[in-house]
Amino acid sequence: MGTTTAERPSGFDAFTAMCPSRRLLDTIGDKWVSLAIVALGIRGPLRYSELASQIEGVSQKMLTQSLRKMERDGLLIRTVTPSVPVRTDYELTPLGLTLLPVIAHLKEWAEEHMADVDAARTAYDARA
Amino acid sequence: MGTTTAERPSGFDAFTAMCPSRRLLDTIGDKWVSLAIVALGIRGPLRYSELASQIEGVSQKMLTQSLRKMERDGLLIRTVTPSVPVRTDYELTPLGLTLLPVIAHLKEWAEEHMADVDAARTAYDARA
DNA sequence: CTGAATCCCCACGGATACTG
DNA sequence: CAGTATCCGTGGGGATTCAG
Repeated sequence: MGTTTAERPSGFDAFTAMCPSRRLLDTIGDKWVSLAIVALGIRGPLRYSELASQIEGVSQKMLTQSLRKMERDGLLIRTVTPSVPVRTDYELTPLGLTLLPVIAHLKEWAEEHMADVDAARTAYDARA
Repeated sequence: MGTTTAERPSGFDAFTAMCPSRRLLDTIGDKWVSLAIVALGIRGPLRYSELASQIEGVSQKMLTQSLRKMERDGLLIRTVTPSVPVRTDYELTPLGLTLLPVIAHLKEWAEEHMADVDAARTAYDARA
């Protein structure tokens, strides 16, 4: 399928592995990435240690890894101040800022419908 | 619904592990779940084999697993027709349908900004 | 303080074989 | 046709240690 026929009524082409939507989900589907975006979006520029303390439960390894990925994707700017000790600030780029409404939209759906999901789960588990 | 009453200035409380937004991302962050939602949203009810052929690259194990999860979450209805051979149809629930605009919103951002991400990546990798 | 490097576990997910 | 069961490799991700 997919490879030959070009009849996609609604304009969704997400079935091809490398479509943009797929890659976006790969990015914000990352737990720490989305949390970092929200944190930086709310509080503005933050130091590494500030991010670490705000995003509870994140390991140093994963936080650094996520921040590097975001920097590479142009979502944030990393500024190193070569003082002693070193100070590193992270700040969302204009591009990174445009993700806030997207995440807000997700949040909106979640707050509106997640109770239904919970109810469905309870009912489902009760049947089983 | 947040965990407690509003304590986060901008209304984001995603830092608590079990917040609704987090759980939504856990759901649609699943590659096959989102693809199945899109497929069912476009084509309407589909049989198992139809889903399998439309969502290219999915293994039978993962497809079944994802569909079960979605059924449990009340996102789709699974109808088994005990004929020979068996026939199983999957159809989005009204709740599942409400996810389509959300995914569409993701798609919109992706198509609008993913080129910037690619450019940023190229620049970043070139510097390294 | 910020981060790189290492060890290590185990959950995710593919391949295969079997069943109603 | 639509699964379930099993094996198994790979990689995500936590804990720890070292470095600038």
